[in-house]
Formats: sequence, structure tokens, C-alpha cells
Amino acid sequence: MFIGEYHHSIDDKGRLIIPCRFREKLGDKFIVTRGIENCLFVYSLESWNNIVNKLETLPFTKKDARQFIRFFLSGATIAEFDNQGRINISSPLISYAGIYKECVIIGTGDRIEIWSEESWNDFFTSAKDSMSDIAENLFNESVNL
Amino acid sequence: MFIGEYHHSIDDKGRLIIPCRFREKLGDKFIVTRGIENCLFVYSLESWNNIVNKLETLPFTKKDARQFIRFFLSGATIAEFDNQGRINISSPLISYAGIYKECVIIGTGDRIEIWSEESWNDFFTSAKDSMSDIAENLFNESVNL
DNA sequence: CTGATAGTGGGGAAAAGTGGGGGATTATAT
DNA sequence: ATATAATCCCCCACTTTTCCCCACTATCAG
Repeated sequence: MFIGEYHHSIDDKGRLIIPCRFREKLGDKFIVTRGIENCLFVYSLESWNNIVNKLETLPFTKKDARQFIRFFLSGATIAEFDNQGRINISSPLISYAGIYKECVIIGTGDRIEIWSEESWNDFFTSAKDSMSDIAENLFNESVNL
Repeated sequence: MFIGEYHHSIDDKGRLIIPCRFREKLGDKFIVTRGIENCLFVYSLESWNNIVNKLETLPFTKKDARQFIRFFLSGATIAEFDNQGRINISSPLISYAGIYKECVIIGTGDRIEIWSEESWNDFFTSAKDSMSDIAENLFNESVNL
């Protein structure tokens, strides 16, 4: 279970520290991919395999499925730690998430999310006011992701 | 499983690097064919056989089936690597995908896709805005995530 | 204060990617 | 049939990127 919020910066070589608390839960190799809403998702291999198994049931003849799979899998990379606990973020992911200097790394249960500080602040200030409404309808629908 | 996004360019001789990470999964010989949405699909022989088997279950009495099979099989060519890990793209495929200089090579699970940088950018900018909506409904149909 | 743990930055070897020359094979023309 | 042209590969050399290692700083606890 990943929880918490950490602030770190990415360096010129595209390296970013993953907070110590998250490291052992991720294992040696893990997956970084594009998330929804301008952030990156980080999954342990186990969580990732669960998602991929479900995606593989989607047919390539359906347009929405093709688009989602392209988006999600093309953004994915296998990451490993260097001796200092950092990972390399590939340049397509850097530009997607707009992380050039200050980053926010948050734990969200089964995954970690990486945000640029700017996007995170934007998201947070706008989301926090609507949280009461969002909570209201959260469990009304049939399917939960 | 093929994942990731790579940017390379095709040279004047029609040669294109396949990223190192993809090479061993493809094997010595593999298939390049026309894809849906102005890109090329690259399959290992194994995945290719799976698809062909499925296509063979379609009846030639159906017009859509005839058209799709023509499209998909007529574009197919067997490719091999040169010593530097490059492949030759035949000129019908080059003109179909419009790849003359900058290319984007992405992994999408059981296949690789080759896009011209321009087509990819067009696809991506429009897809990323609709991704939130697509994700919302993706598993509402028969399959649940 | 001191030692241990976490985070930051940079140099250099190795791997990956790019471009071009030249020989062999195939095609074309006289 | 032979000379010329075109194409396809294979190889070599150069450039760029990636990754690994080391050294330094910051923070915290005893």
C-alpha cells in the first residue's frame, strides 16, 4: 500500500529519486507509464500484470480499445533503481508529464503517481473544493476500477 | 510483451532501426504489414500466426471480411535485421505510412507499431484529451476491468 | 559530535544508433 | 553476350545516449 506525498527534483539526466519508503514495495523492476491527467503512474510488476491481463481481453478491432492500449502501453517502460535509489524517466514521459524540475510523488494505494509540482498544485486547488460533491456519487456506479 | 515509445529516423536507403529492447522478442524473422490508422504493424511470427488463424475463420462470403483480409495480408512482408539491428521497409509500406524521415516506434503488447512522427503527433494530441472519456467507458461493455 | 541513512551531481566506459563506402547480385540495354 | 546501371547487403567508422560508479551534501538519531 503506497501512501504519502514527497517533493523531489528531476536532474538534467532525467533521473528522479523514488522516496525510500516506496522502494522495497516496488521490487527490483517495476513499470512507469503515462497516467490520466498529466501525471505518470508507477506500478509494481504484480499490479501491472493484473491490468495488462484485463487489457489483453480487448480486441484490436475496436477503436477505443486500440486507442487506450496505444496510449497506455506505448507510455510504459520497465524501470530499475540505480545504487542511489533513482530511476530514469524516458523523454516521452518527461514531456508528457511536464516534469522538468520540481516533482511531487504521491502514493495512491496500488500505485505511485509522479506529478510536476505545477500540475499537482493546479489539480489540488481545483479538486479540493469539489471533493464534497465527488464523494457524494462515488459508489453509485456498478463497476469500480 | 512490447512496451515503450522510441523516436528514430529512416535513412535514404529505407533502413529503420528497431529499438534494441524489441529485437530479441521479435526473433530472426518477423512480419511487417499495414496497420489501422496510417501506421505499420510488426508481429513476431508467433503472434502473426495467431491472428491469421483468427482471420481464417471469417467467411469469404462476407464483404467486410474479404476487404479486411485483402488489406491486411497484401501488405505483409517478412523482414530480417541487418547487423546493426535495422530493417528494410518496402516502398508500398513506406508510402502507406508516410514515413520519410522521423518515425515513432511504439510497443503495444503483442505487436510493434511504426508511425511517422507527424501522424503520431496528430493521433496523440487528439487521443490524450479523449483518454479520460475513453477510460471512463472502456470496460462498461462486455468486459470489466 | 558522530555515524547512518537519504538525496544530489558529475565523469567515463560501454552500448545503441547513424551514415556511408564498396562488393556482389540482379536487372536493363545495346 | 556483354557492358552498363541499379539494388541489396555487409562492413566499418563515427556520434550519441545510457548506465554505472564515485564523491559530496543534507538530515536525523543517539
